[in-house]
Amino acid sequence: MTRESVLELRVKVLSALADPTRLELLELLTGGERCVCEILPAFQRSQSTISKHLNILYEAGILERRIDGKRTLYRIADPGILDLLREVDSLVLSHISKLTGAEKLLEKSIRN
Amino acid sequence: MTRESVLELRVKVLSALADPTRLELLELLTGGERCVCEILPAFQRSQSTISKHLNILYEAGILERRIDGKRTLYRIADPGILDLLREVDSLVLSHISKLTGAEKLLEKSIRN
DNA sequence: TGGACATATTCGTATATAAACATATCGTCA
DNA sequence: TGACGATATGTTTATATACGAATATGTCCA
Repeated sequence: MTRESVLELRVKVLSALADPTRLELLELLTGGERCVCEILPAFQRSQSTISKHLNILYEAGILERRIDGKRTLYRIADPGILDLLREVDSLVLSHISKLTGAEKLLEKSIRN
Repeated sequence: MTRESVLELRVKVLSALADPTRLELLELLTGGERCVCEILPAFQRSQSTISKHLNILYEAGILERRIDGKRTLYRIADPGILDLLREVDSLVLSHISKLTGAEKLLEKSIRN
C-alpha cells in the first residue's frame, strides 16, 4: 500500500516542523491561504529557499496547495497541526519554567 | 533570562523528536522509568549512540533523569509529550487516508 | 507568438547530524 | 585503593540539509 512506514511518516512530519523558517511559514498561514508572492516579502530568504521550505511542508502533508493562474496558493492542511504546535509551546513553556525555577533555587542557595 | 528564544526551543523540541531511534526510545519509556542498562538491549545500536540520543531528549526537556548508584534512570518529563505524539499520529493517519483516497479515485478513473 | 511574471527545480557548497570506536568519569565493592 | 560495571564524552567519517544563484516550467497578455 503505502511505501513509507508509519514511523518514517512520523519522522517526516516532525522533521518538516523542526525548522525555524518553516515554523514561521506556518504562523503566517495561520491567517489563511496565501500565495507565494504574498509570503516572500515577509521573509529575508531567497525565492528558491522559500519555495523549497513550502514544498517540504507540502510533502509532509502539513500544507495543501492549489494553483490559480500563475499563482500557487498554500494553506494549512489540517487544523490539528495548530493543536500540535500548541502542545509544543506548552512543553517549551513548562520546560522553561522548570529551568528558571531551578535558577531561583540556585540563586537562593548562593545568597544564603 | 533564558538564552534561547522560544522559537529556538520549539525547534529544539521538534528536532529532538524527529528521529526514528528517539521516537522508539520514547515508546519504550511510555512503560515508565528505565535505566540505560535496560534500554540498551532493546536497540541494535552502540551504547554511545543510545546515550547520545537520550541526552538529546534530555537537553530538549523531553526526558528527565536521575542517578541511582551506578545506574542512570530516564523517564518522560511531561505526559503532554504523549499527547503531542498522538497528534502527530493522527496527522499522519489522516494524511495517509487522503493519499489512499486519491489512489482509489485514480484507479477508478483509469478503469473507466 | 513573444515576453513578462510566478513558481519550481537543479547545482554547488557549507554546515549539521548520526554512527561507531575509543576513552574518560563515576560509583561500588573486594 | 584498585579493578570492574555503568554511563557519558571526544573523535572521525559518512550522509543529510539549508542556502542562494542560475535555470527551467508554466501562465497570461499585448
